[in-house]
Amino acid sequence: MPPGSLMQRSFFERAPDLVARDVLGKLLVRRASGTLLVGRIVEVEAYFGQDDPAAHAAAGRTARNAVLFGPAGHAYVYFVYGMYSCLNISCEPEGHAGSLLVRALEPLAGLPQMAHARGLASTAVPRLLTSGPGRLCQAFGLTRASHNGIDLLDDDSDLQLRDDGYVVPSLVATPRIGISKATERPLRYLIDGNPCVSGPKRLALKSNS
DNA sequence: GGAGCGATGTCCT
DNA sequence: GGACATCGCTCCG
Repeated sequence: MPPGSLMQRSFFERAPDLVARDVLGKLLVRRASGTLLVGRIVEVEAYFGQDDPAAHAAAGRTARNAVLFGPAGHAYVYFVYGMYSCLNISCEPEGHAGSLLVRALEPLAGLPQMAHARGLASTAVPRLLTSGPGRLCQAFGLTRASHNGIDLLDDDSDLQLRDDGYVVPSLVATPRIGISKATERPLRYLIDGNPCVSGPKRLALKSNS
């Protein structure tokens, strides 16, 4: 049985920076071939639509980014740098293109399977499994072909967002990572002090939860 | 522990 | 043809 309860669509039908703050601490759950993979979201970035030059939706709707313009709570998985997948969660009502890039998870269940998927020994430290957008997709076996466009808020889905009631003690906001445009706004959110976040953990504007 | 860099596919101009 | 929401390896201090 997957932990917690399935999240509500209305939670994601809001501005991405607001959803990003609130989605920290929630669970990403994958049920595949008898195994259960669970990770807690510890780091996300918010992306807007046309007014955000760094967003995939900045230039309008294309075949690639169509999911971003669809209903909230769906997975936008894309392939980048010829090697890695990245997972986004669509936000805002249908027709509006906000999203969250899931940058890091704290692995909670299925660690041996994640290690295997990452090509690591089953004794590898948990932080190496899912700390980074490419890493977590590899650990969970997510690709554009298999998961782009699926509903993360459906009981029958292979991949789901769930809430187990965990309360985030303290969160931090920093500039977004790995982009060259619109780098000034603090739209990267992370759980303060969590060892599984990727990249810099400080340099922060502290925020209250 | 930090900077530099190569690998590699897909999309859009 | 160039850019790209990355990662892991090298080299240097």
